[in-house]
Amino acid sequence: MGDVARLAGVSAQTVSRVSNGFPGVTEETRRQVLAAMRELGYRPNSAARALRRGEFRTLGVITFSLSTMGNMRTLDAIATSAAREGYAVTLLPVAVPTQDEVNGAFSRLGELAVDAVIVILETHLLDAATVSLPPGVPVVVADSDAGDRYTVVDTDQAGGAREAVRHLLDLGHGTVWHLAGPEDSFAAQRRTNAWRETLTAAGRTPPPLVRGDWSADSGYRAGLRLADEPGCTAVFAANDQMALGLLRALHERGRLVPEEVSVIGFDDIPEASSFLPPLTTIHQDFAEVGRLCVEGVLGKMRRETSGHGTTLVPTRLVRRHSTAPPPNR
Amino acid sequence: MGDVARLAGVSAQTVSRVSNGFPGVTEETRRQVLAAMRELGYRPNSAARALRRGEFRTLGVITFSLSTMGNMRTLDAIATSAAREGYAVTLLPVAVPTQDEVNGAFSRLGELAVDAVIVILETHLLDAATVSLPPGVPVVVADSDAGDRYTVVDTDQAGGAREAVRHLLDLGHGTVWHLAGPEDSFAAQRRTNAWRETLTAAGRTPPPLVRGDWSADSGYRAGLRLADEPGCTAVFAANDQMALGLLRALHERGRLVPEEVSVIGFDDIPEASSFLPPLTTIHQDFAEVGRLCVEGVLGKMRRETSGHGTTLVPTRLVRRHSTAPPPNR
DNA sequence: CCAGTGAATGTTTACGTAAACATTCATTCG
DNA sequence: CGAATGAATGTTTACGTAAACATTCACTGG
Repeated sequence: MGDVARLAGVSAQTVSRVSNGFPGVTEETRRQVLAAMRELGYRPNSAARALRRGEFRTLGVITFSLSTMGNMRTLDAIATSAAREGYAVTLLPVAVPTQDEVNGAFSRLGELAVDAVIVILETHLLDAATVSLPPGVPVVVADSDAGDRYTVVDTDQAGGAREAVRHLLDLGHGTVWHLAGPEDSFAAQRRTNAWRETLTAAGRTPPPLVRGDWSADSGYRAGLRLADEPGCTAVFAANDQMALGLLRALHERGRLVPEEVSVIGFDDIPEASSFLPPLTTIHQDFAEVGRLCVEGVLGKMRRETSGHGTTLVPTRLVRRHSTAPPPNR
Repeated sequence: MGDVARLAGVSAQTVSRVSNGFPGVTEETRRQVLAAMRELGYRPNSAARALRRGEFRTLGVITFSLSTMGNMRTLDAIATSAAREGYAVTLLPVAVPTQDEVNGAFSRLGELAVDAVIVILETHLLDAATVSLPPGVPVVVADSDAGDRYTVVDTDQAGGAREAVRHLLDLGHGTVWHLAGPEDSFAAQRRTNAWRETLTAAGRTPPPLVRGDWSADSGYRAGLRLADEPGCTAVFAANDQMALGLLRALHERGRLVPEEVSVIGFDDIPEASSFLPPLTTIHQDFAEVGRLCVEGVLGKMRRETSGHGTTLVPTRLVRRHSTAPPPNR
């Protein structure tokens, strides 16, 4: 900065003013400074800036390393929204979803150049971890409950699951089987609970729960079992990948979809419309979740908002061709 | 730091030594300093550290916002490898793949707290952009040619495509159709070129090219056309998503896979094994690409390596059930 | 027993920037 | 015509850290 100032024949402060677009600089002076900057290839040093200003203009995102599609898309939306606000996004990958790893990520975070944190993580791992967060750092949690302890932004998991089950009941199915996600996922839990409640509220008996691990393979294995259940005419899979595996298993067992068995997914991944048959599913607005996460932490940083609470992003039923009325008996 | 020093009854420099794990501090003193740190909730200020040390321990990654699966997985591997080396990863999303956007990302980068840059981007967009990169910042490019101008790490696209075509020819198919990716993608180009060359080298005539845009939908539309080609018994799709759409189109048109038509994909996405039928495809090692990218920039930063060149990560044929010998005529 | 040695710790300084305050100087107005 | 005004620019300082150098002091060997 000093070199630029010398070359332009001004003081360093004037260079600073130009570099920050502050008023009170003659057009003439500004041009000279800009010319000097270009000639010397000047770049403001962001470390010095951050030190001086006390902020990094950077958001940290903690998430699992080999994460799900949905998390990736949320991350993508976060990065885009943050960029629009002039913030960069720093990734804090957690290799394995264990408490130790999460604690490690949070303690690294303590030393990290970050103004706020967005967490995309299962709540139970979060509980013990947050203690090591530097106090005063705004946090928003995606994909979790804990609205009483943190600010949470999430898809309306329960609403979506309810919509899925209702759709199948409305088509005339006596009950709806459920291919659930892993036990330790809160999103999976909420979908499962909503499934059970909707069924019970409609006076139906929930069939035994079938559990997968989000992967298409686990959906396939579960599907093999479900194909042999004679009374099974409708299945609500907790995500599209498992629905894909389910579809394959039913096909291999000669069970027609949707004529004999209806299948509905959750997420609406881009490929869902190309499944065989095209999958009816619950659309999640990941972009909106990401946007609201960024809005949330920025609001906290500007002290506009405070306190906790949960913001729910609505889902949408996408009707395609994997659901139909049950076969006549 | 001063407060900690005062509380521990030592100088700030000793606090610094403890905080950096330097030798030459009595165990007794160290304990006292650590206790003071804990009591005051001291966190080293990373801006000041970066300013003092001249490095941020952060890698920048430039990539498209709504990116492909593969890019996401590469990013994931980069973040993991970087974390292992003590580096954080900052994302520089490019909203739209236009020259303007890329230029914008690069100029934001100039002010960003980043020691090196990994670019996951099509080369033609890169060419005009790099000029604005601060000189001396190590760059590694993934998923691109340009080995003469940058250090490049990439999947062996040509090798993979060759393997795919050979596999189909070995099964006895007279020729292989190709469902290509978008024209402006270099990965797609290389796969297409290798397809053509392998066919020509084997003395076969390449059928007309069918083009998609990586999406399952475009694969579906292309598949509708291919289903009506009487001579078409084998198709090499440039990625698994398009293969999925292709599978659906062929199914709808009553063309059996693999009995009548063989289909091979590229990528080996986790879902590929659950397609109908499970997809034979070319496995890409995204994790290795990411790892090598990080290794590349770190090597450059330590001045161990320099100059350009391309590192190719080998692919692997994964045989599943979407390919078979052609039907007897 | 004293000079010499080296480990432990302290002091000074600079990293690049921007806020706060100070100065200059042309203009305006009574 | 001189004081007052305010825009343009300059000077000083502090942000938190760590490298370089300085000091202290206990201990060793001659």
